[in-house]
Formats: sequence, structure tokens, C-alpha cells
Amino acid sequence: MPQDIFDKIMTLAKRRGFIYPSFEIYGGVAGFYDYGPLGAQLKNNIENLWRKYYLLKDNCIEINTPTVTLYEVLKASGHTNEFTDLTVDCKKCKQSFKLEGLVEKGDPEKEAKEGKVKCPNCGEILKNPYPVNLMFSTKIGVGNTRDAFLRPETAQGIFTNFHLLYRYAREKLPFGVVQIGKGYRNEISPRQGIIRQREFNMAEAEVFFDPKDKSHPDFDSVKNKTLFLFDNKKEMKFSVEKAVKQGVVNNQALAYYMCLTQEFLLDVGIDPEKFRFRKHGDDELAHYATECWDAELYSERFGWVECVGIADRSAYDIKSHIESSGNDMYALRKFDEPKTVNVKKVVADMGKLGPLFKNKAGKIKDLLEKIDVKKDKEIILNVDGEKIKIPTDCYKIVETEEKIMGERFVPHVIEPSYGIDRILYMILEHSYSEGKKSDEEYRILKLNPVVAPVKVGIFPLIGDKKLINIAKKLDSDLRTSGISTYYDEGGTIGRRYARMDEIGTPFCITVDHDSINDNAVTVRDRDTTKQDRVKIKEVLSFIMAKISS
RNA sequence: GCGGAUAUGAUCUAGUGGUUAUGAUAUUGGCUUCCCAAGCCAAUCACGCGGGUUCGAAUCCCGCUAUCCGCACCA
Repeated sequence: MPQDIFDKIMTLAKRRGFIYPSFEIYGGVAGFYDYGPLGAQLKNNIENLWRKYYLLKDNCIEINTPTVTLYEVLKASGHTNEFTDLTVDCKKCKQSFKLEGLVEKGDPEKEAKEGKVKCPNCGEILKNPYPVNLMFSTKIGVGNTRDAFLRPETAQGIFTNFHLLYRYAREKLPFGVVQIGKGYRNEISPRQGIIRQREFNMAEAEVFFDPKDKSHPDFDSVKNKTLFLFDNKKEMKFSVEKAVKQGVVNNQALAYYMCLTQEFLLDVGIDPEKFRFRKHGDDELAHYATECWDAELYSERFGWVECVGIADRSAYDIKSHIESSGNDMYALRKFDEPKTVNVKKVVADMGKLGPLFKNKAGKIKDLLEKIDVKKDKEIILNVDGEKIKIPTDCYKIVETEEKIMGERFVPHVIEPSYGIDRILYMILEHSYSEGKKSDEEYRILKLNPVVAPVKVGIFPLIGDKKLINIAKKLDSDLRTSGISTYYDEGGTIGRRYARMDEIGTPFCITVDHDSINDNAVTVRDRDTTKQDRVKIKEVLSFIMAKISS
């Protein structure tokens, strides 16, 4: 069986310390992977570059919230319902179906119990639907517990803090909040290695906008850049500006973050030829989204894989949390000048209401203050199903002037959501190249120096004490200056280069006998194998310049 | 979750109901080596897990787990 690129990468990743299957000594569990020493560094580098784009370039703020998430939060967000699918298996043809997809009207569960659901494949009657919930559930505490789930996305941690973050942002929109962390999904059958995990790393940004103004302050700086778009039929190239003007992308904000995403992915080492944005059809939108573009990356093994979703979640989440928590999470759209309005208010006279209605008086007061009361008109309130006449002397109608500073609204959210593990895999796949050297398989990971876990390999040409001393000193100096290195004096020089090529180290420095006299070393470039003679004093700035460009 | 196939060092692999289980690559140490996996010597490392059959199981049987291929599902 010839290995395909996925096998080759996973083999290399395990052998060299990028990725290990989790719990392997106990047989392993599908959907869980460990990052080894190089994988962890690679992941850090990807995340830190991501931070440069979102925290520095786009000026977002970063927070960090628990992965264990209270039941109520995910109930409000719709995840407890939307992530529970009733599934039925056909005994005859051995296929399984999502029950909801088979029953158009009525209660699907009831229809199934009554034997009214037939297999669309073979016509057999389908029975015994069972729920499949994609969230890991847990309990908080012992004894008197509260229900919780491991979060399926980091976003809810941001939404539930919106009112605090809005104040932190000094009540100005738009502003963005990001979180990098773990998400969990109890996938029925994860089979695509690191592409589909049960515990995975995500980087999400929730950018809050006034729904009446989804323009982005930096839009002008990106408007002439080209987006690679795919509308499920053909691939197209549009400028950011044109995509919005022609309505291909609904608003500036979406288009801006698509552009930011594209630049990040190309910067991090994704092959531009294997990149596109694909728009979700109406039938595939998540329950919270009104428009969604996926950044898809092409894998030789898996085809086009969605690695970033950029969704317009509209007001969905914050509105849900306002409704179910009762918290004030509105934003305020300030008027240019405060408006003065005459307001009629009903003021209940508790001195009369109390003795008259006893324990119902409180409820009556609340109701009175809500309804639109007109003077001299009899009021009949419906209190817990009982109709009660309210005498006119029990309340007063007061007219006051109020200043209104602005109008309250629920902000809209644009959400770029990145699957870090998928991106990491795609970087490996797109960077992988192989050939032969001395009749042996030769592999190079052409990682972008920005993300490469090791930036520089340092070797004494031969095991001579004098060379070793110079090399070790240089190694230590570079690491002290923040450049990750790998010191190696074992084996032939070619073997050492090969080891570094295989883990994607962009530069190798060799100390030879001339170094003793001329205080210079050779710096070898991974992709060209060309060498530069560089003064030891200047090595740091030489490498720095290459790494940051 | 269903059907089929598979499981031997880090990697690829040979193997048979019967001593101490191949070979290669890699790794480690030594010798040699002045720029791209050279050579020589030595060393470390494996039968997925659990049960059964048997005098004896890595080999045969069953279960589990994982992986691969279909189906189904799916940010």
C-alpha cells in the first residue's frame, strides 16, 4: 500500500515530535491527539501570529474563559437543542438517518413512535430513535450539583461577558474580542486524524457592530485587495470593495475579516493555490448564522476542508442571553443631541392598592406600570387569569419630561472562527516536499520562518573542540536573544542538514576551521541550500531580518 | 452507529502452533570525516489490549480498542 501524503505527514509528525496519538499506551482514543515538542511550538507560533493580526493590526482585546460551561448558557445559545439530533437506524438496509430530515410536519419523535416514518432508502419502517448529543456533559460540584457542558465553541464566553466588555471598550462600537482555547465535540466517528478531533483548538473573534452600520474603520486599507471566492459553482476573484458593492458579500465587516483571514492564512504558510472562500448555502447555515463564508484549504487527502468560518451571527446570541438571563446587555446608539420627550408614567398608590388587594398588590403595580394607561378610563387587569377592576384613585398618571440620550439596541456580531489544528495540518501538508538524496527518501518541510518551531540549526563542521566551543557560544547567544535553535554535533554534516530540513528549520549555521580566524560562519538556506558567509557578530541581525520578513 | 479489512521496535517490514522472533531505516556511543542522509564497530527498542483453546499462542477462536475503506453525520 503506497502511503498518501496524509500518511507521510502523520508518520513524520509522530517520528519527529509534532503530533502523537493521545493515550497511545492504553490503545488510544479516536479524536484525541497530543502535540509533541515541535507541534506545541508550531501551534504557539501560529497562535502568536494570529494575535498579531487580531490584537495588533485589528486592535481587538483578548479574554480567557472556562471551558466548563454552565448548562443555562448553552441552553440560551441554542446549543443544547441544536446539538442534539434524533437518529434512527434502518434494520433492513443498515443505514442511519437524522430523524428531523425525514419528517416534515408534526412531531418527529411521535411520528416515529407511531411507526409512520419510513426508510427513504428501502421503505422499511424506522423505529427507536435515539438522541445523539454532540456536547460532552458534566456536573459542577458534588451533591448539590449544577449541569454543565464542555464548551463547543469559545464564543459563548465572550457573549456572556458582553456588558462588561462593552464598558471596557468605553461603550463604543465596533470593537472586537478574541479568545484562543479549546473546544469540545463528542463526534460520533472522528476519522480524519487531526482534521476532526473531539477536543480541538480554536481561535475566535467576536466583533460587535451597530446593525445599522456594518462598516469597518480600516476598510479603505484593504478595499483594493483581491479575495478568492467560490459560490458553489465557480471560483471568482473580486476586490474586497467590489465584492461588497455587488452584494456578493453582504457587508463591509464580513468582507474586511475575510480579507484579514486570507492574509493571515497566506502569511502562515498556506499555498495560495489551495485557498478559497466558499459561501454557505441557506440549508447549511448554523442555527445562529445569517451569512457565512468558509475559508477552505485544499488537502490532497481530504479535498477542500473548512478551516475558518466567518459568520454574521447578527443579534442572535446576545439577544438570547438578554432574554434568558434578564441582564441588560444592550448597546446605546447616542443621538447627536439628547431628545426631550414627554413621558406619561403610571404611579401606583400603594397606600390604597395594598389594603384593597393584599398579596396581589405587588403584581398589580408591575402590570400598571407596563400598560399604556389613559386617564379617566376604567382599567381591567388580568392577574393570574383573574380579571380585576382597578379603581381610578389607586394610581396617578404623571407626565414628565425626560431626556433620551440615544436608543438601545442589540449589537450584531461578525465572527471569524479559526480551527487551529486544521490550519496546522494544512500548513504541514502544503509545506511538505520530498525527493531523493543519495538514493534515500528526502523530506523537507518548507515552513514559513515565522511559524517554524526551530529557526536555526547550529553545527560544528567536525567534532573539534575549538569549533564546538564557538558553535556552543553562538547557540547560547542566539537563544538568549529569543531565537529558537537546535545544536547538533552528531553525524555527517549532510545528515544534520537533513534532520533540520525534515522539521522545517529554515536556516543552518556551520562553524568551520576558517571561523577560528575570520570570525565568520556559513548560513545555509533550507530551500535553496545556498550558503552565505556571515560575521559571527552579524549573525543575529542577519537571522532576525530573514525571520521577520 | 452499521458493513468490510487490518494491527510485529520510532518508521517500513519478514516470519512460523514449539529454544533466545527477521531485515532495513532511524536513534545512541566510538572510530573516521573540512559542507548536504558516505564508511567501519558496538548498543537500545516490538508481536495493540483482554479472555479462550492448547503441554505450549505473536500464530487458531472470541470480545474490546484503534486504524483504513464504504455508508451515515458534520463547525
